[in-house]
Amino acid sequence: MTWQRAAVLRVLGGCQDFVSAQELHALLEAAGRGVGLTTVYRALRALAATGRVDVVRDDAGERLYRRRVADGHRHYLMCRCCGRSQPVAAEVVEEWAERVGRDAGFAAVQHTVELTGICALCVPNADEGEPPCRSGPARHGEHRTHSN
Amino acid sequence: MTWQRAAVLRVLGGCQDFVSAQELHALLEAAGRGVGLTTVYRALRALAATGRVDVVRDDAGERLYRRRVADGHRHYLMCRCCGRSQPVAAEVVEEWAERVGRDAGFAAVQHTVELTGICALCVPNADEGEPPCRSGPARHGEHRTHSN
DNA sequence: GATGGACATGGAAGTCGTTTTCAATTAGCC
DNA sequence: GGCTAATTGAAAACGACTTCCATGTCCATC
Ligand SMILES: [Mn+2]
Ligand SMILES: [Mn+2]
Ligand SMILES: [Zn+2]
Ligand SMILES: [Zn+2]
Repeated sequence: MTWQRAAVLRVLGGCQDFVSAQELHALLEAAGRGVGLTTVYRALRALAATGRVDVVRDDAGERLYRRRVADGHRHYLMCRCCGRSQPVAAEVVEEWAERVGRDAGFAAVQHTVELTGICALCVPNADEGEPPCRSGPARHGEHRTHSN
Repeated sequence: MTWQRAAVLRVLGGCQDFVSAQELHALLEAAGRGVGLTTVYRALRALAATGRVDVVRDDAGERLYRRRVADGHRHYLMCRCCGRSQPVAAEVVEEWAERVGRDAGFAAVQHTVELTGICALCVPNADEGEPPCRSGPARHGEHRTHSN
């Protein structure tokens, strides 16, 4: 465990919502702790492999990461407008996935379940024209530039 | 509707499983009907927008397309080894998604649900080491090169 | 049959998240 | 301190996908 990986995990813990690798890299730069982008990707991949972070893909296919609060597998409901996210109870889906896979004679069944919508705070703004997930007004006003 | 789009739709109908845009392009070339890769992408996007094809993303983020047999929204169970896919009943998940979104005060809730596993025909081969979805032995033996 | 405009095509070039490369640095151990 | 294996990170490569734009095709109108 190097100081770079520790920094990645700490900054990730400071975000309560999903962030991209590049956003995380920018946050680390802003915090003074410059960490190479390559290292950020490597750290995130390792953290995802060990289950310490959850990963989703936005509409553009970009991977977004969020620190897993408690142990165990979770699914989330995320606002397409501001990025706010919250874990949801998904036992129903877990059982459904297992049953469907077993009935079809499949082994090692895996599932991907992602919920998105427009949160109560974003509905009035009604900016939901196109924003392919988080490219629109982000964090309730602060447009996330996402330059490169 | 041009002959290019018709060809895309027809070849897509000949595949009973999910195929990528590039695979479809190669199939069209092999069938003598050369269609530009750009046109294939455009046709698939249009077909997806009008609901005539379903779209999933594999582990690598690549989009895979499959002609929708009947009207209405569907979810699929796909073999990570050979690509074989079959629609599954998902009313349970539809209701769950709607309820969870409503309870959280979200509007315009959308969901992504994808099931993958190793099908009965692929289990003996047990080639499930790493193949990040269809990059391994595909179509039961015929390695899909997927060169570029 | 000619004409013009709206739309589709497709090769080439660009975009962009992510991975690979590889020389330099660092962590951990004797 | 010295040694070795792992980690770092800037630069380059990768690859799916999109955008550009010159050319082609359809079709209503004259
Ligand atoms: Mn689950
Ligand atoms: Mn559904
Ligand atoms: Zn919101
Ligand atoms: Zn199979």
